[in-house]
Amino acid sequence: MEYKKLTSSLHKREEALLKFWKEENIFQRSLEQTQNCPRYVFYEGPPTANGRPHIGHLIPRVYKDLFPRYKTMQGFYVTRKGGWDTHGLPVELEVEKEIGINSKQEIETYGIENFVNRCKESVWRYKGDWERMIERMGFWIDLENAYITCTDDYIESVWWQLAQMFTQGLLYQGHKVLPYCSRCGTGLSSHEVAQGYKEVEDPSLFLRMPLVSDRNARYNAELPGKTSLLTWTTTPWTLPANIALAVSPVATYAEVELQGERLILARALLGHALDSDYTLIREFPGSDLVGLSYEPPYRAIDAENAYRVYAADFVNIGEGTGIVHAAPAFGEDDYQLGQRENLPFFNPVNLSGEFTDAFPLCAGRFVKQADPMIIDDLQRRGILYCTAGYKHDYPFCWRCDTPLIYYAMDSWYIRTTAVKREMISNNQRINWHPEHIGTGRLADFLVNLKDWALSRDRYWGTPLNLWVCNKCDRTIAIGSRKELVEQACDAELARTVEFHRPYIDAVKLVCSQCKGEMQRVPNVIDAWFDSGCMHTAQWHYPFENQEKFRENFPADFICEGIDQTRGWFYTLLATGTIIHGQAPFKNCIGTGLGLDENELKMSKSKGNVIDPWELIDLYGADCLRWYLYSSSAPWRSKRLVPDEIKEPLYRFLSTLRNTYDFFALYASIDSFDPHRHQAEASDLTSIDHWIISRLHTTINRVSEELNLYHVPQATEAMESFLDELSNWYIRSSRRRFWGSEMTSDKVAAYTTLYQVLVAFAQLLAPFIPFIAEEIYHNLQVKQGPPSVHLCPYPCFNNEKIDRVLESEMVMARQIVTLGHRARNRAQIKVRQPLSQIIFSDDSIPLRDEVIALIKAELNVEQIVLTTNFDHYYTYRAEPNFATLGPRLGRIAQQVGVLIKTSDGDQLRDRLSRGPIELEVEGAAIEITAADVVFSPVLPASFVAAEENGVQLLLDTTLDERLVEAGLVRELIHTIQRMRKDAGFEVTDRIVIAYDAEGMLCAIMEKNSEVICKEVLATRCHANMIDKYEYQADVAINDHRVQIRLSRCR
RNA sequence: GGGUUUGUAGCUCAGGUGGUCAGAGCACUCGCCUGAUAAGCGAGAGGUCCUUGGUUCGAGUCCAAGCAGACCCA
Repeated sequence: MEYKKLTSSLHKREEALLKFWKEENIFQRSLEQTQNCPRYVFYEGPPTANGRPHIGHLIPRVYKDLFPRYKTMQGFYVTRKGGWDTHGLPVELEVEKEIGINSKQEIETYGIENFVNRCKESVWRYKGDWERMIERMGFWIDLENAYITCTDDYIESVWWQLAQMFTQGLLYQGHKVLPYCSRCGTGLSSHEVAQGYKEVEDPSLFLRMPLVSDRNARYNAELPGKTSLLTWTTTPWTLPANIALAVSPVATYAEVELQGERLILARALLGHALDSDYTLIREFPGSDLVGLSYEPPYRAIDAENAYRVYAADFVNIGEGTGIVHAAPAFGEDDYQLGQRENLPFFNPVNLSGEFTDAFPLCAGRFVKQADPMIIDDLQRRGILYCTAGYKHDYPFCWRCDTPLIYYAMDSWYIRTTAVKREMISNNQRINWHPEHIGTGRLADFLVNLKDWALSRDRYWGTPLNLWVCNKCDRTIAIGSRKELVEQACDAELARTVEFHRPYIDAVKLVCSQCKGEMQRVPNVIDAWFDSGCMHTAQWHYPFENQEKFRENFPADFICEGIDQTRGWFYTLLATGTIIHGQAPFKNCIGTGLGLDENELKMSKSKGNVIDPWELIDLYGADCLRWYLYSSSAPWRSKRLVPDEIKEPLYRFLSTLRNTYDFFALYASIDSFDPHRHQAEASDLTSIDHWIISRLHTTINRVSEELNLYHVPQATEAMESFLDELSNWYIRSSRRRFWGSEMTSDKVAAYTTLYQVLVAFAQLLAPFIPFIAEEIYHNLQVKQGPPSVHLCPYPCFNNEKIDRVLESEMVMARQIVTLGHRARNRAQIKVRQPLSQIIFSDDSIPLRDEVIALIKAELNVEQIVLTTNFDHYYTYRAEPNFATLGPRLGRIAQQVGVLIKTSDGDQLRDRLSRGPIELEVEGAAIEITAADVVFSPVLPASFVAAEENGVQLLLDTTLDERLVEAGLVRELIHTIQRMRKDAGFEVTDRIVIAYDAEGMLCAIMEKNSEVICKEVLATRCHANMIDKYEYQADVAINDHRVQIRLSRCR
């Protein structure tokens, strides 16, 4: 049998396998063969195909591919229905750009039908790019049967869900202050606003609002007209709509005099707001100010309760002046204050964000552009006290980048606050990775939950399915086409109408109450609702696929960027809770973002985005995948630098390749056939059992970690295993593959390595599907499925695990490490055989085969395990004058000399049996063990190495026999090297001729048989041959030798 | 401004409940080994474990404040 080496070009490999998978329908077959198995449900978070796929999409997708593959191999049926998100503002914006328009009026002029048709085309602009990237990365997902949010079927399901909500009283119309994009002409939901915060510097204004009178207030201005409330704002354009001022009733305020005027502001902010010295006149609580009238910067309304000071708890005395300007048309707090105090409502800004004639100074100007004019005007009129720059985060429209304004308007809401408790409890049942998504960020959001602003005053979206009677104002929700047809004035139209605007707008209904005509509300809905409904709408449930829906709800697993917490994760949770009473997913991974090399978020505006194709082209899909899996936890943000990403190429993938190639090289030479050459169990050596044990330990670990969604831990286990396979198992087993006979030991080695490689390829398959597949193919597993991805995932077998053997091997590797260290210290190379090593840990008895392994690896003849190192050390005796001195006085010195010069070992031995007597100046002196300090001395022939409390001694004594053996080994090494340099094949037989100096010549002659066997030579003789293919003059341990090689024919 | 999160060698990251925890891999230098290997082995260099306080006999490890990055929310 011939085993192909792995394709060296990773592009060729990956492309060839993509072709194979496609031609053989491997993905479909993996689904077919599991269709009667238990379900593992995966939901695809739909991307929008009107934007190019970027690296940020790659990160979640590697996990979205890993777990379904893993579970499929484990014998679950994992449908992977793709999905496309198609509606919404982003699409409309693209189209507006394309046709060169920039407002809703222009869209109306262009024609809604034309516009919507352009949107439909635009939706698929980059579909091809997406499909190419998904395919090239080896992501298996069913794009042919993907759900598409803009089909009538999908919309019908969405309508059904909205109708459910309407029936439950959870859909209502409200007048609220919403973040509003004046360019797009629509309000935004809180999760959309969240996408667009940016730090900006706005003008911050301190303004004088002179007190007009002291009626109704406790506070009495001594100098009305000359005493002003100092107020603060960062949105000058809202000042024309000022209706009131708000103060904190509990904070302390102060009146101060400076430069001839009097100002009132929060005491805590005096230092912050005033730039010159002031005199404190008095202090009082904010409640004293309530009811005071003041002169507003622009007086627009004539009402008794306008332009007065009110108490409010939202007043922040951490910044500004503690006196807040309130414009009920432009701020949520302000609006609430207006409602509570029944203040007049004044809005001088139209829906395009421009001032109307109600504020002539800036009529026709966009509010943000009116700021400078207003500031100038205030300055001129002496109202402006001072200005400063103010840096803060301000929301911008997440798609068109227009600054949002808070604007009071009509909108439809989902009363999510009504199911808050259920959502909180459903959230707690979700297994979040990382946990803090659920307990931190989303939990906070749920605690402060607001109703979902659902409607959009736009064109391309799921139309809001509410019809209002022109006569009696009755509102109904239509939950299906059937209902639409039944209640339509024109049933035929209703039967065929496309559910999009403008077509659906033409469908009028008959009011069942008053027989009046019902007209649909003009809105479409938040596109987040579309994707949030996918758990149900992807199946066109409840109109079709009841069975499929039941089987696939809820999802076991979803995964998207962590920024989706309040996006898709939230919308799924909300719709799932309302419609089905539970969260639609059980496990969720939120992935971190891709950062650039300076750890900044990749974004188009910064120009620091990396094109995913750049990385795929450089390193291939396997490498990119392994990098993402192994570098850190999924939720950590990833610094994406090409140089870092290539690391697995060398560290892991090339080791894998070489490991397989080693097998392929020798198995081909020997025509190893796993079916013909079956090893008997008894032929397996300890190291075979060991690597199989390690394989099963690894299989166990990988499954355990994956079941907990711990990806880097799983890859780490496989990396360690590969290291042991390559650098310990194969390295120590190489000789077994070299012999020319097919011995039973060789069969055992092949069988073991073969089995391990097959299982390892299967273990790796969900992670790096390409190289795993090629290894599997090249191993030619007969009786196996045609693809590694159709194999069952390796199952760990406890019987294959031998913990004792594994710990013996851990110890063996430690001994080898220490042995190398000692050799290094002794400066004796490994090729020089040595007689023995002594190791200080005998807690684990090592079996002979393991001992043999250590011997071979360290090239020593004997290994001694003992805790008793005494007889390897000699001991030097030193007098302990601390005891001798006080006792002996003057003669202590002489005793000391005696002790020092005595044989330490003997002295130690005698003292260990009891006190001894010494004779000094004719007197007998008694010496005890306490009088002598023995320090161990290692004989010069030993070298020690130690680590973690264990020690190893290397005996470096060389005798003639060892020197000779060393020379033979050097000779073999030299000839092997020559073979390689000469470019001979490993199977070539050779003839050796040499010319060596006396001693070396004798040694070669004496050992010619051994040498021949090791280097595959048929003859080795001292007569120089004239015909040779390769020659070298070398010095071996200072002996000169000339060697000539030629191959046998 | 608030919440969440991260901050350990040049880079990527490990370091339950505080007591040899200052580590691994890559990169770098030197030596060794080599019938698979862009490999392997050994040694070396490289860090005030973000800063400052505190708790403690003892703190990357707990607490507080601050700094910096990220995410989310105002």
